[in-house]
Amino acid sequence: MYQIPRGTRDFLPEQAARFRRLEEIAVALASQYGYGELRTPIFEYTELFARSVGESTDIVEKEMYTFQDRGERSLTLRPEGTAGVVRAFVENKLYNGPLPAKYYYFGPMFRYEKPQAGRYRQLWQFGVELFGAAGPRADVEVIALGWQYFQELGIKATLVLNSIGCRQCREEYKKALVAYLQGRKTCKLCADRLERNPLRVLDCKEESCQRELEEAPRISQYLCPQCREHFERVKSGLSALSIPFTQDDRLVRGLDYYNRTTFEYKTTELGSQDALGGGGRYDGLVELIGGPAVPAVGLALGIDRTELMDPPALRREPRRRGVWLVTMDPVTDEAIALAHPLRRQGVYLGYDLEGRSFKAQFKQADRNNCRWSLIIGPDDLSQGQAMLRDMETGEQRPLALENLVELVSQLEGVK
RNA sequence: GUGGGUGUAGCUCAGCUGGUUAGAGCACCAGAUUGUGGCUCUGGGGGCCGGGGGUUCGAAUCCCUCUUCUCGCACCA
Repeated sequence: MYQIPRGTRDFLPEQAARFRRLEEIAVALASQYGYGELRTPIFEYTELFARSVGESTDIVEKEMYTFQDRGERSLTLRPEGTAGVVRAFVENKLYNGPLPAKYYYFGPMFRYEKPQAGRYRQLWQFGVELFGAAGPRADVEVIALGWQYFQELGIKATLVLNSIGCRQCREEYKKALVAYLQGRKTCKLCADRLERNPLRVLDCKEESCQRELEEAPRISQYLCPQCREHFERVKSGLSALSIPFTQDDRLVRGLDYYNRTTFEYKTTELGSQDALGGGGRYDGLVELIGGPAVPAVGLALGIDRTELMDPPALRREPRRRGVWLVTMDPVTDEAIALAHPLRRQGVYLGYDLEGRSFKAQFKQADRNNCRWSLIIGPDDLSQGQAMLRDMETGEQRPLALENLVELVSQLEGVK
């Protein structure tokens, strides 16, 4: 028997509907904030992710689905959404349009990781990217959008905030960090990171490295005056909007392109998978990808985990709706022909396709949660009428065949 | 990256120390009710007991091995 690939899943109708709702709410919210949809390919040239996400990140080092196509180009299934959006922004020269420019996306991402609850190899993200605004108000707007999403869904999330500074102050910090870590025992990978990208040591998974880091210098102590000012204004901006947050100067996040503001939405309800979403500012990335120096800030929210939180906004009471046609040979085709026009009126109409007994047909009506059963059997036809049965009360009454479609389509609960 | 658990019907699981044709509940289909759902009763279909190898007269059960799914920790969405 064929099996679904590890870390992927089928969405059966009920869960697919929940996901669709999560997407609708996200799209409505993004539109309301002035973001337009930007769809990019599911795969890009590998080089794009290596450059933008960062060569020495976990994602690029060990989590990418990379393959060669028949033209021997190296392609990679997108592990995150920002790189593709930035590529499209640059390639389509969108920086020549009015700025700031705002885009959102919703779709699957791919990471080769060990699956567990709330962690998948094909995962869904909703993200927004805001280009061309360098000031802290842009950071605040993006953070507020994500915050509102969880609020609307009724999910309890907390916001964690940090600033990792700009290129200049990070250089200072790097030096201090390297000086501190030199001579201390780190894992093999971190010894290498220490040379290539010392900041990555901060979120090393090895316990020994984490222990060594407890006393390490903190980035917050090395922010330059401009970065410090920016950070302060982001914080006061959030406070002005009554968005609560905590500060955590260990929050560096797993991608290289961030600078200044980084943030994460967290939960305590999913165990180890506590990050519902996150983002930050990435001022140098557009330039790195070949565009002009356009500042940017964005976020990405994990939809799988959001759904796992069982958002109250998704809970709906099942209600009976629609009409089930009950009929019998030899008049089955005639009855279907009479009822079928209801579908053109937007009515939910169902009927048995296998010539089952009356009893079985009523059972199907019930199981399909129909509000009404419309009975058009040989006896009814010969009397020029149909019978209408209310599946909630069991009451039944005759209906004239002449204006059947009109009568039925005006009943309550048929759509 | 690391540590556990698990695999028997579509689903949830039972099957004690190896012993005939492998069971239950739910679900499905049918009948009781030859034109009436939700309740009840009766019957029915459906299993290479995850794969391979071994021990044995005999393996779902014991041993080895591969594998699947899943959960925790770390990190991330």
